Order: sequence, then C-alpha cells, then structure tokens
Amino acid sequence: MKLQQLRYVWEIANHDLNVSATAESLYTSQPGISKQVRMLEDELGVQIFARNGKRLTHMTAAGEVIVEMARDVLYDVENIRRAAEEYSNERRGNLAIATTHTQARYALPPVIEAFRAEYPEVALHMNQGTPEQIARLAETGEAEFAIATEGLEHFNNLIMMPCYRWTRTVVVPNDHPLASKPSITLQDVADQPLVTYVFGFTGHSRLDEAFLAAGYEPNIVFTATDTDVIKTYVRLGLGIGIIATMAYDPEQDNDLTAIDASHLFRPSVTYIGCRKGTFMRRFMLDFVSLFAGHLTDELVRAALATSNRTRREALFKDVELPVR
Amino acid sequence: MKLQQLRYVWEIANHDLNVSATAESLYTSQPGISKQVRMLEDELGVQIFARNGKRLTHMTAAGEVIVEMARDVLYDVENIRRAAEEYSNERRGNLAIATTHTQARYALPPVIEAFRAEYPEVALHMNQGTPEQIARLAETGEAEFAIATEGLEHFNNLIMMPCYRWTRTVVVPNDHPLASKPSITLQDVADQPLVTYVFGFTGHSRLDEAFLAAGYEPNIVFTATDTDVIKTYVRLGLGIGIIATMAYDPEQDNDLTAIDASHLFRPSVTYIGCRKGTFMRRFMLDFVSLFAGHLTDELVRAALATSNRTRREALFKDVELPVR
DNA sequence: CCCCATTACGTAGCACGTAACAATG
DNA sequence: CATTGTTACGTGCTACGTAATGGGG
Repeated sequence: MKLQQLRYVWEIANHDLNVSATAESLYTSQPGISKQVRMLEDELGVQIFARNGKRLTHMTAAGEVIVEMARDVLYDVENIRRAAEEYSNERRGNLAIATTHTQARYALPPVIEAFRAEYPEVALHMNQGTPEQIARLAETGEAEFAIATEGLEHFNNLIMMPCYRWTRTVVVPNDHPLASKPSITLQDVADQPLVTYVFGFTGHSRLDEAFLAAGYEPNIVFTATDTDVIKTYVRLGLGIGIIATMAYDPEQDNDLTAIDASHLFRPSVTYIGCRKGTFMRRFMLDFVSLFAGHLTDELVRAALATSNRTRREALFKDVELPVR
Repeated sequence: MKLQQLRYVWEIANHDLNVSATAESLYTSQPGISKQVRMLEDELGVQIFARNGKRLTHMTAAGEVIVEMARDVLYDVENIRRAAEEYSNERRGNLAIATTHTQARYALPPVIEAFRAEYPEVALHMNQGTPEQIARLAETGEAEFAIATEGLEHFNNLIMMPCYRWTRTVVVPNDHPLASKPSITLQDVADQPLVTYVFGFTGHSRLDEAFLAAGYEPNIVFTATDTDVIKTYVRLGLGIGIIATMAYDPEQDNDLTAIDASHLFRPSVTYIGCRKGTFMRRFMLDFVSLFAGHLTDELVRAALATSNRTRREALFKDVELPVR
C-alpha cells in the first residue's frame, strides 16, 4: 500500500469517478492512476470501484469505507507536514482563509494587519466565496479557516467556534424620510423596498425570521453578497439598505444615514471553523485569538478535542461574545 | 513522504532509538532504514532524532509529535487492510487475543468453541501474559483484544468494556477442618496460610482490600498466576486456596472442597479491550458478544466512538453484568 | 576495540509516461 | 465517433542490500 495509491483513490472519488479528469487535476497520466488503483485493489483483495465494462460506475461498499479511511490517512499526513513546518520554523508558513465578502472587507482587515505585523513571514491567502464554497474549502484543507455567519452548520467535519455577535443597521440616503425619524420600527422597514444580502449570506435568514414572526411581507427589491454593492444601490434610491452595523463607515458613508436596527432583528453570530483533527500551528492559534480574543489556546484545543457537536457547543455556553 | 518512512520512524522510536535492532526486527538492512529516515527528515525540513556523533540519542520535540502522528497513520493503514479483508471475505481472517491464564483456561473455552463453530475460517491466536504484556499487545495491535481483570486501566489507548463480574471461592482439601464448616468468615481465612494469585493478577487486589479493611494481616505463603498451580499446592497442604469461583470444577476437583467466599471479597470485573480506533470486523463484534452477551454491536460501536473515558464508562453504567 | 550510524555503490524493481487498444453510449 | 479505461512497453528513478568508512564510549 502506498500513500499515492490512497491519494489516487481519494481523488477519483472526488472527481465523479472520472479517472481522466483526476489524472489531469493531479498533473499525471491516466494509465498511471488506473494501474495504481488496480494494484491497490489487488493488494487489498477487494474492488474499490465497480466497473461497467471500462467505465467506473460507482463505488463498492468496501470502497466507501476504504475511501473514508484513505482520507483519514491523507489528512494525518498533511498534519505531519504541517507539524514539521511548525518545528522547522514556527514563524513561517501558509495560512489560507476562506470567508465571505463582509468578513473580508469589514471584520478581518485589522486582524490581518495585526497578524502580518506579528508574522511577516506567513503567507496569507484569502479565498472569497459562498458559505458552501467556504465550507468546502475548509473541509478539503484548501483553507485552514472558514469564517462566516451562515451555512457552515451542516458540515460535521468542521469545528465551528463563535467569534462575535453583530447587529444590523438600516442605511438610507440622507434625504430619505426615515433619516429624520428618531427611531425605527419593523413596520417602517417592511413598508419600504429593501436592499440587503443574498439568501444564505451574512445572516439573511434573521431578516426573514423577524418579518415572518411579525406577519409582514417584506419587499426585497435587490440582494447582493457584498455590502458595497448594497450601499451603491441604496444611493441610487432603489430602496433602503439593511446591512451589518460594522459595515457602515461614518466617514466614507456620510452621504448615507445609519439607523440602528439592532432591536428589530436577532443578532447574528459569526463563526470561525477549521477541519476536525487539524494540527494547530502556533500562528494559527494566534490568528484565532486575534480575531476573537475569548478563543484562547485552551478553548480552541478543547473544541478540537471534542468530537461531539453539542458537547462542543457547550464549551462556548458561558463565553461572553463581543458585539459589533 | 512514504508509508515505510513513517513505519521506520515509528519502529525506531519503539526500539530505544537503536536503528540496527530496528532493522533486524523488520528483516531489512540498517543502512536502508538510516537512509529513509534521513530522507524523511530532509523532506520535512526537521530533525526527528537528535544525533550525538553517529548515535541517535533522543527524539526532538518535533520528532515526538511526528512519531505520534506517524502512528496514527500506520494504524489507519492497518484498519484499511482489515476493512478490505472484511469485505473480501467476511468469514475469513485473523483474531489474536491476549489474555491471562485464568481467562484462557476457564472463561474462554466455551466462547472459543462457539466462535470456531461459527467462523471456522478465522485463525485464532491466543497470547498469554501478564496484564502489562496483554495491554501492550493490544496497544501495538499485535492482538485485537485484551481480556483481563486487572492492570488495563492505565492504558488510555485501550477501550475497555466490562464483561462479567466474578466472585471467589475458597478451596481446601476434603479433610481440612474448614471443609466441614457450613459457612466461612474472613477471620477463618485470615487464620490460615493462603495460596492465591500473584499481585496484579486476577483480582488479587480485592483480597488485599478486604483484609486491610478488616484489619487482618493475611499469611500468603504462595502465589501463582495460574489456578491449576494454586490447586496443586492446596492439594499438597501448603495452605487454603482462594480462587475464582469459575475455576473450581466439581468433577475434576472432587478431592477439593469449595467454600463460597463471595460475601468476603468484593466481586471483580473482567474486561475486554481493544485499541482505540480499531476497525471492527463482523466476526470481532460477534466474538465480543459471544463472550459478553450484553455487549451488542451498538454498544461496542458507541464505546469505540467515545473518546472520553469517564463518558465511556457511563455507557456501561446501567448494564447488568452476569455473575460467575 | 566494539558497537553503531553513515557513506558509497550496484542492482532489481517499480512508478510513470507514451502509445496502442477496447469498450461503451 | 467520441470518450474513457486498460494493456503494452520502455525508461529513469529509487529503495534496498552489500561493503566500506567513521565516530563514540
């Protein structure tokens, strides 16, 4: 049994059982992979892939189990590499972060800045995408961390840790009728055309929740994944914006009026997650606590060591999350 | 990185950092291992073993971590093999059991018999030793199961599951004064020279516990790991025997009188254990439930999936153990 | 001087690439 | 006929064994 054979099998399983595509993605030849898979199957005495004629049609029951285990091996191997890197030079390395636009644009800059000052030799990679893409990147190890507010809860292989709680702000052009009101109600909001985040992004579901509970039918005229885009369309008069409070910049956005809406919608929580079993380098732990001060080394380690999700969540029960 | 490199590193760590001895035990050449270790260290960019001149003196901090991880990989690889074997022929395979004489001689025979009838193609290997040896065999994977009453509790990598509770019997020659007494007291026992199990074996500590609590100083004249040896010396008049109740055979031992002593000493519990993360083959699960009917597939799987020991013990809290 | 790890070197095996072939839809 | 996996075959790399070298206790 060779590590490459395990890698090949794992990759084929992740390329819809298409060996040619797998070969291409691994920059190697297709017959080479075919051969190695065969040899592994021979050695193990069991088919991993079922073949119809010459095509791989599906995975056998044994294959399912073996591929899972192969993944475990490959992840462990990756952890060995990472551990070795840590000991060879604990200040150098790579850190890939998968996150949404809102985090990358508003929450992360000061963190990244502080991190870069502390670890100038760590190469940072920022990967932006939908919550699903983010989760996938973290799951496959292409990114060490996933940071998002929604959509990560269904991935059992990710260890999610709460970072901060955030509220919403309504933004309107300065000459908008709502701009002069001292305070705002859900009714006020529901009466206006709305511009906000796309469903599945940045706590959109909390809006639905609030409107539904109050029996309002909101008129959402435009959604975006990106707060800057939302503001742009608010400026154009398309409607009023509902954005994360932290995304309002009093200086840059002085043509918009911010109206606190924290009482209208339940606050959302932003999480940072990494794959279960990840070897945590020193700088990774430091990054986490730069981002969320309450996530101490011990707490992170405890979370990583707790396989049961509800028990893991209990670890964070008494943590006071900052509000932004 | 190659699997063999990981294996070499792991084996060296388990051979007191003696590469020559490691090579011998793996039936390969010493320079070959040396070279591969070097190459792994080069690839990882970190020393695993610290060298003084040409000798490996100790492991580096990185080495400690890497060797641990290498072990994880090797165990996973072993599990892949086992899983493949399971699917290629679920009725054939190997089953190695490490246990003490008492279990092998008195508790296991009917289990083995039933197991052999069910799985004639599974090769059984019985490995007898001290509790420490047993635990080690299970930990290294040389045996799938460890079965013993004592001494396994300190091994964190073993998943221990309770099988049955057993009591003690005093055996005396038929013409011994105690043989005619209707019932026996701790005082009676403490007054006699005793022949029983060696310390650390088969529940010896429960004897100490009872005598200590009552303030008696027992006169132990002879200890053995082996009930047959104990009986032999009881027959010779060396003293009275204290043995596991199941070890008294009314027919074969009709020259000895058995006196129930279950009220004198706290019952002991015999456990079956396997290494954490072991892939459980069908026949392994069946073996466990043949030995201890209450250990159902689900319960065993739950125990294997529970990493925390106290939580694991809670799984068995409500189980009614048979008494023998 | 013995023990043990490293270096040197030759060889056999094997992983991988190219090219031809076969099977499926 | 296009796509895809398998077979055939050649080659370069490398793991491993033997033998020689060197360093400590």
